[in-house]
Amino acid sequence: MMTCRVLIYDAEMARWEPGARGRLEQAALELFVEQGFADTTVPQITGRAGLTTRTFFRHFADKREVLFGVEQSLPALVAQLMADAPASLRPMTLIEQGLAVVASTRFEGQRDYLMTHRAVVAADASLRERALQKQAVLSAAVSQGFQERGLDELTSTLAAHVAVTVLDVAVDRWLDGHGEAPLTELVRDTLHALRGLLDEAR
Amino acid sequence: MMTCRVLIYDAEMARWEPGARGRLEQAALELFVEQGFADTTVPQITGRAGLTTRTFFRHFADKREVLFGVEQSLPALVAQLMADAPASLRPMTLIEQGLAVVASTRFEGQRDYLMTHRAVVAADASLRERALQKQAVLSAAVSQGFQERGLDELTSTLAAHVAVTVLDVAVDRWLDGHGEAPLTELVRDTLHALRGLLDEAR
DNA sequence: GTCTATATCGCGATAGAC
DNA sequence: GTCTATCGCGATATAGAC
Repeated sequence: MMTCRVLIYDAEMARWEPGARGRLEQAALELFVEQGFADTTVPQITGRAGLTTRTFFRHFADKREVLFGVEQSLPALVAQLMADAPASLRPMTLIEQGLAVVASTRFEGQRDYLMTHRAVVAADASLRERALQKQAVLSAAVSQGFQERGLDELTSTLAAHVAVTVLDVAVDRWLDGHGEAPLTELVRDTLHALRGLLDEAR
Repeated sequence: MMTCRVLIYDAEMARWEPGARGRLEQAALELFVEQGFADTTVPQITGRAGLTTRTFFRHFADKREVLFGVEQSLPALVAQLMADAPASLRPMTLIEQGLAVVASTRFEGQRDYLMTHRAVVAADASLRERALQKQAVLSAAVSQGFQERGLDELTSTLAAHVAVTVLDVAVDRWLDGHGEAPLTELVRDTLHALRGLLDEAR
């Protein structure tokens, strides 16, 4: 197996050069694209980032986590959004408005990165699993947000699933498309389709 | 770390006494309950089942899979159910009837086993992840089933998510309860709650 | 930062079913 | 004989302990 070792930073650099985490994330993503996730070892990643294996595992709990830094911050943002929203908003209205905010602040403008990310994740079963876990964490945050707004547990759980599913499906369609339709529009469409399905009238 | 090595089968037995897979599953579940998933090694499992480590990995792709034999067969059952159902059934009607069949044939009567299983899975992050993956596989099977019935991809995906989510939430409530309400009733309730949520009328 | 456990898997040999 | 399940050995990388 040939190893293409391109140091992002010079080996001479001070060990505590800032941005270790970012350098690891960048090196990892590059290597995963070049060789696939399974065929990339942590020493390869740290080699390219000019760090040690030990440092990698101090920043990330396991090899997969290096790909999910962004998803990590979503639950907190969502909790904030939900706590700040007027108490009078009905659940589905909150979901619609919340998804619009999340779509425009965290997704729009990131389409290229997200497509690369999605391709890498889709190519490896263990990464697909981790992505599902991130969704579940997000869903739990949304559910808790609803419960703190006074909703019962069952409705909160279901509303959270709806919100996360709609976002996920819409993002997928957004990345599949050619960039004509903005994500916020696809979110609205997806939510509308879900309502149509549940309405049973068809 | 003390090792309690209780052979289910005698070491003298012929090497391929039938039921190797089942013995591994049983030994693993027991050990996971006794010591937790992370603190149980594959050699401990195979020791108790009277087999070798290498054999374990020929039956199961990884240590987690030993817990998900049942979930494995659900997608095929669901695909069969969906293919056999009258073409005239509308999606939500099919979901309602399909969930009733699945609930009564694959869940009712298994409450004790499922509670043990759920406790073991809930106690370990990597097992929770794997459980989510099994849900995703089931969801994909449902989605494909709908597409083969002529539904468009978006609606199929959403319908599949609805079906799997409702089943999952209902099973969870069923296991949380004290066994008074049958699962099929909880499935109906959960579906009703989801409709109510989406209806927005509240 | 070093050391180590153990999950995972490739390979070749073998034992019994058919 | 072929086929498949098992065994035994060995190698590597992740991940946690010290």
